[in-house]
Amino acid sequence: MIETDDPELACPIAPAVDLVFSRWTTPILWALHTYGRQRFVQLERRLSSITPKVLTQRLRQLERDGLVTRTYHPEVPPRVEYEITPLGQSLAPLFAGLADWADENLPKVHEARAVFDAR
Amino acid sequence: MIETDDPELACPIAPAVDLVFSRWTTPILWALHTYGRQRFVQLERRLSSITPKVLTQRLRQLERDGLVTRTYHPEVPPRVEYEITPLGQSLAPLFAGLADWADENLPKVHEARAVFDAR
DNA sequence: CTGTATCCGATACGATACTG
DNA sequence: CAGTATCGTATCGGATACAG
Repeated sequence: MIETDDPELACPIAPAVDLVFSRWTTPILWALHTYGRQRFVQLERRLSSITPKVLTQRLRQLERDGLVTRTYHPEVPPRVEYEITPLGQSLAPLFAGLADWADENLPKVHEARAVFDAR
Repeated sequence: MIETDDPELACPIAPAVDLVFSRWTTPILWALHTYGRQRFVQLERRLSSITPKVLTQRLRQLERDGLVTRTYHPEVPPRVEYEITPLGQSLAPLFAGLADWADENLPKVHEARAVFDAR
């Protein structure tokens, strides 16, 4: 039995989880991965329930983390395009694996909930 | 180009993300997966920064979702043991994949942050 | 169009104390 | 030991309005 004094960080995937699965990041990355390079307003419409403030916050974070690039075109009106990076693309197999897991196991989760709630 | 009116849910992994990567779930599942069946107080000590209230909340949620079982032994003092279910175990390959991704790519993320912050 | 600024409410978390 | 109850707080996200 391994013992540790820093148990929370003893979960080796915690940093990656914080990075990849913080709120709005998967829908944004999914949109960029699926529909390709697109403008701010396109993302805003696709993620219909997001506000511009939050979308900006998340895009900045993703840009800082190297998962997304931001390209500014100094025109009138201004045009900004966001695109997923190779580093962001490298998450695709993970997302696919998660989608497969969900296809196979989400029904079991709902079944478990029904059983649990029936008490 | 596919178009949809429900863009947030157009991210097919969103439900699974909510289920698996909500706060504290990965450290708890990791502890149960790594160290096996254990008591409430053992989990509490391993996740040193968690409070009993939150630990209870998360364990109930995991139990309801079928990822964890709770076994109550009516003794004095009472003894309760938690164990990961086969459904919970089915997440192991996903977690391993995430760990591999982190090993290879977290350094790149930190590098990207350093570059970004240097402006 | 692409954001920023402000305010606000909900939620979630932690601290603490207490019970069976 | 295994929780529950209560309280205070902090953070985050949404709504709205506005600017370059």
